[in-house]
Amino acid sequence: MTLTERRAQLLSLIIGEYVDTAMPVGSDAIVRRFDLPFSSATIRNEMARLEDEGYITHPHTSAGRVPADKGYRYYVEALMQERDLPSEVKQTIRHQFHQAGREEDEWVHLSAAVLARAVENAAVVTLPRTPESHLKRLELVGIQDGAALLVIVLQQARVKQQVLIFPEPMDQDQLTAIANHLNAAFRGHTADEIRGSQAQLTQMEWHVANAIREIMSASDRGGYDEAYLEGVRNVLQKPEFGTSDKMLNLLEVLEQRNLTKLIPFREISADGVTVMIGAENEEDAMHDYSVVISPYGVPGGISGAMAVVGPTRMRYSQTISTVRFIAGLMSEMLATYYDEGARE
Amino acid sequence: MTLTERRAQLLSLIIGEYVDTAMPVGSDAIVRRFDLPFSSATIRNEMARLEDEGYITHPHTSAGRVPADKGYRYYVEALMQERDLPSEVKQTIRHQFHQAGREEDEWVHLSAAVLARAVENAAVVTLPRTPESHLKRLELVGIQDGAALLVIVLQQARVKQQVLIFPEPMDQDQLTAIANHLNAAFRGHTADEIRGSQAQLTQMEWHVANAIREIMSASDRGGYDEAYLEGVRNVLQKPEFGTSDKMLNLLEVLEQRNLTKLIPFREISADGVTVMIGAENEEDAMHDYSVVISPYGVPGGISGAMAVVGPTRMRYSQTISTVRFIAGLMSEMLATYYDEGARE
DNA sequence: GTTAGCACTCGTGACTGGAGAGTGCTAATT
DNA sequence: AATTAGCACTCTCCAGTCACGAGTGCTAAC
Repeated sequence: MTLTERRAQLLSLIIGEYVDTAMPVGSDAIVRRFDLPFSSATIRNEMARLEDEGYITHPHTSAGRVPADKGYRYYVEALMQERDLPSEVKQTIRHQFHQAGREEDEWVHLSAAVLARAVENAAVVTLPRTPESHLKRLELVGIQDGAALLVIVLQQARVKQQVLIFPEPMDQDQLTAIANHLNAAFRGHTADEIRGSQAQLTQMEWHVANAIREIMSASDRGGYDEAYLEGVRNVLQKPEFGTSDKMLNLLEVLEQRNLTKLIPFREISADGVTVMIGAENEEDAMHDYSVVISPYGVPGGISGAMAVVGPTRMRYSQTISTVRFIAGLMSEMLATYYDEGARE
Repeated sequence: MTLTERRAQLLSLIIGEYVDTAMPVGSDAIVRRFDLPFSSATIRNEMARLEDEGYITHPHTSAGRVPADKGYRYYVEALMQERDLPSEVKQTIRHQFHQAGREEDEWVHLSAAVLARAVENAAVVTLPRTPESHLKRLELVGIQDGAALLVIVLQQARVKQQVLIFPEPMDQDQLTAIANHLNAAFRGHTADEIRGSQAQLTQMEWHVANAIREIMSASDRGGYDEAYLEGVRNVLQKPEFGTSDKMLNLLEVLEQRNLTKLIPFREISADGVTVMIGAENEEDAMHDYSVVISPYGVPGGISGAMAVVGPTRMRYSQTISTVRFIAGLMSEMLATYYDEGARE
């Protein structure tokens, strides 16, 4: 299934040209553009073969060739050389990154924006999650007679909060007592463990413990649910969207925030960047798009995923390098703050 | 500057028809559609007068009439009757609302989505903010030798968090001691007050207090900065976007999350819904859109703003009612959890 | 294996003419 | 004085036609 040297070269040129111009590339054009030592007729023959084998196609008889999914796939697999990002680009990205804010949400959001800008496509970054959360500390702060704010800290610096309504008025001392007791009882425990020993609590404590358990389970289940999407406009600006209904189709898919369903995070190979091209995507609506995905974080520990979404006509090499680089940065940041030693 | 009864009626019909169909409305069409007791010629005369006075326009000679900004303005001001939402609609909205989640962010986000769906346009809802935040409680949780998670609770159940790096290793006891001391010293204080008495602290305490002060100031300054935007697709689907560059223009404006600059939140009259029509918007890019804005929350206390953005061709009456209703719901929710009594 | 040559195919853009919708004006009607 | 019928006029929209150019695929010669 491997191509002759010359055909591979040609495929590479076609892809390069098409990615740049978004226009079908003709035999003549390519010969002139690259000063090939063959005539356009030869190229036509070669193109015909490439087409037979499914690497490129024809929008219609008298148009040039356009890479097919299989062509891109071959390119990504065998032809493309992934080169390191130029160091000034890296520098720029690092710089944008270090403006990251205080809160986790904020810098995940920022990373999506940075990635989207760098690759000129849409980017999705999920919040990182931990395999199973352990309670680290909880706090109850009264805000009204029958209501208190429950703040819980999970390991690896995740903070969750919820307003809790009590069936009867509680003062701050009572709340503090409950918090102290629960802190002592449940420190380091998982949701399941809490469920196990919940029975021995007073009614009020039980009420609080229940809320904690629910929040923790939701967080464990939740995982990739929440993700930031940025740069939709980058994609929509591309020339393939001459007609506006295509834009709407894509928007329809992307705007339902349920990105996780859309983008095959489960395909992520633990160790690097994965590329899904066109029809390789499960979702029908994504058949004209490619997705470049990478996990980030500490393997086996806190981790998340990030992806770039764009038309199949995409600068794969550059995109892959960028995703790899930014995923690396994110991993570093996570490791710095929340490394395994901090699990306690 | 007031119109004759008949002309006002006519304007109303034209707007109604145009809002429904998105097509210029002709004299003949309107006579037949509504069985008017006049001939189309009479209507034409009246239309000509309305046009002279700037209430409607002409895309070109032989097209029907289209309402102008001034026409919409007159309609909103004088013609439109704002009727209460049908109770089943209210019910649906209430229902969607009560699925709101645990965290403040989450239900602000949800409200934007609900609003966008209800009015079939884009919706922006800012996070609510308080006039000046008071510290309620702080917590330090060690996560690594030289790092701790600082969690602070402000009044009205706002929780902020940040990872803090210490110049030297600290154990949990030291952290707890610092937290206790600062809790005692600063409870109920504002950022400025903290700055005032910061001098008397130990070095480590000072470090922590500084971080707190910064977070609080940022929160006080921040305010409307953060907002949720939903339903862009609703707008883009409208027939006025036959051509895709108009879509991109709008997206360009909306996607820069800096919604606050875009939408004149400062125009909000404290007590109700404000409408900005077409060129009344400051931003040039918004000259073809209308914005319906309302504050929500507790006047003088915690509050935010919400807005609907859509083409000037908009169901003003329904939109205004919906915004009013949802703003009311949000206010209720805020009041329930965080009313003045909870200020402590 | 490569190339020149050529007929053929399609999409694109410019131009045309007719149909339809709507206007604005004038003169007649109420 | 207000309303209406009538009509010429304007402009968009659409379908059809045409020529052009880019590109292909095939054949025959190198």
